[in-house]
Amino acid sequence: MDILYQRFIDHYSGSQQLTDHTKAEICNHLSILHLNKKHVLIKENQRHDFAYFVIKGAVRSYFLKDGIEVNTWFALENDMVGSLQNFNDKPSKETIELVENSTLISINLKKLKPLMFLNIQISNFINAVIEEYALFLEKKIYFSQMMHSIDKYLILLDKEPQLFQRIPLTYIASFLGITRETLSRLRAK
Amino acid sequence: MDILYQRFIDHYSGSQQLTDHTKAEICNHLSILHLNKKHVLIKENQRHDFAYFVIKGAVRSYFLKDGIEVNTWFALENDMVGSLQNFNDKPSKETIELVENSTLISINLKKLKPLMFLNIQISNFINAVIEEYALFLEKKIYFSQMMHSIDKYLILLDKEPQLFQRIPLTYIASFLGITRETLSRLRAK
DNA sequence: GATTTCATTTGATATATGTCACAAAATCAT
DNA sequence: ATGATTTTGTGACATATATCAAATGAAATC
Repeated sequence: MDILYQRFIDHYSGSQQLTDHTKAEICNHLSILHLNKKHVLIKENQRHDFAYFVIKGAVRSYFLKDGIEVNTWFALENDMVGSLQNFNDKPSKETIELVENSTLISINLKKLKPLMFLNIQISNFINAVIEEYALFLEKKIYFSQMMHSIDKYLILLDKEPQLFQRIPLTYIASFLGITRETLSRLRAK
Repeated sequence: MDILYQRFIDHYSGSQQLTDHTKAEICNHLSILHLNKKHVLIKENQRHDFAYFVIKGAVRSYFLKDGIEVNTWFALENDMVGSLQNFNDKPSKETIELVENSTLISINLKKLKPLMFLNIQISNFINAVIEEYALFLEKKIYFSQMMHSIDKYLILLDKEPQLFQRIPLTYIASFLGITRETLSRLRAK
C-alpha cells in the first residue's frame, strides 16, 4: 500500500485496528492527485462524489453571499476537505479551491459509503472521520461566538499561526467576519 | 417497546431497517425523564455519560465567556442535546439547561458506544446521529457568517419561529451575538 | 528587469452596535 | 391578588467596524 494512503488511514483509524482486507478495500477508492493553485475541487451548488485529504498544500472553502466571497475555513496538511452535503448526495454549499499547488488524496465517497452497511470496520472508520469533522465544527462555532474580533484574531494567531504565513489576509479577514481594512488595523498593534 | 423510544429510534434510523434485536439493545440504554425548568442536564467542564432526546419541552446550551453566558443553541421537540466531547469521554464545553418543564429520553453513551464495534447496525445508527449533528453544525456556521445581525434575526425568525414564542429574547440575542438592547431595536421594525 | 496584477496599509467619514441608566411589561411565588 | 423578580423596551452617548478612496508594497507575467 502506498505510504500516503497509509498516512490517511492511520490518521482516522484511531483506537481501532483495521484488517489488511479492510485497508485494501478503502484504498480501492483512493487516488493521489497533484493540482495547481486556484484549481477548484468542489463547486458551490454542485454535487460531487469526492472528498479530499491534504497531503501537502493549502486549500480554502468559501461561499458567495450577495456576490461576495465569504471564506469559511482553510485546510493544510493532514486536513480533510469536502462537504457532508456531498456525502448525502446533496449539492455542496461551498466552493473549495487550492491556495497553493498541492498534493491530495481523493476519496470516492459514492463508492466508499455503501460499504459501511457491509463492513463494520469501514462503518467505524467513516464514523471517526465524521466525528473529527463535527468536533472541528464545534470549535469553529465556539470561536465564532467570541464577541470582539480582536479576540478572534489573537486566538487564530495563537492556534493556527501557519495560516498567516500561507493564506492571504484578505481571506482570513473574510473568515473572521471583518473587512481586510479592519484586520490590517488590528494587526497594527 | 415504548412508543417514545420508537419515536427516537425512527428519527435516526433513516434508510436502514433495524432488527428487533438491535432496537432492543438500544432501548436497554434509554430512559424516560420528566424534569423541571432550570434543571441542568449537563455542566460545563464536567464529564457526563448521557445525551438526551427532547420528547416535549425546550432546552438551551450555553458556555461562560468572561463570566457572561453565551447561548449556543436551543433544542425543541425531536432534537437531540448533548456533547460530542462527552461521547469521547472528555468534559463538556457547554452547560445544558431546561427552559421549560420537559420530557426527555436519556441515552447512556458510555454503554451504547462500545456496541458500535460489535453491531454494525448500531454503528450505522450512531453514525446517523453524528451526521445529523454535523449537518446541523454546518448550518449554524453558515448562519454565523452572515455579516449583519438584522439578516441573522430575519433568517432565524423565518426558519425557527417557534423559538421566539418559547425562548426568552435575552438568550436569543446572546445566540445572535448581539446585546438584548440591539435585538430589541431590530425588532422595533 | 519592467510591467502588470494583486495584496496590504492608511486616512476620513458614516453607520451599527455596545454601554449605561432607567422605565414598562410580563411572569412567578406566596 | 399582590409584591417581587425577571424580561423587554427606550434614550443618550461612546466605540468599533464598515465604507470609500487612494497610496504603498509584493508577487506574478512577459
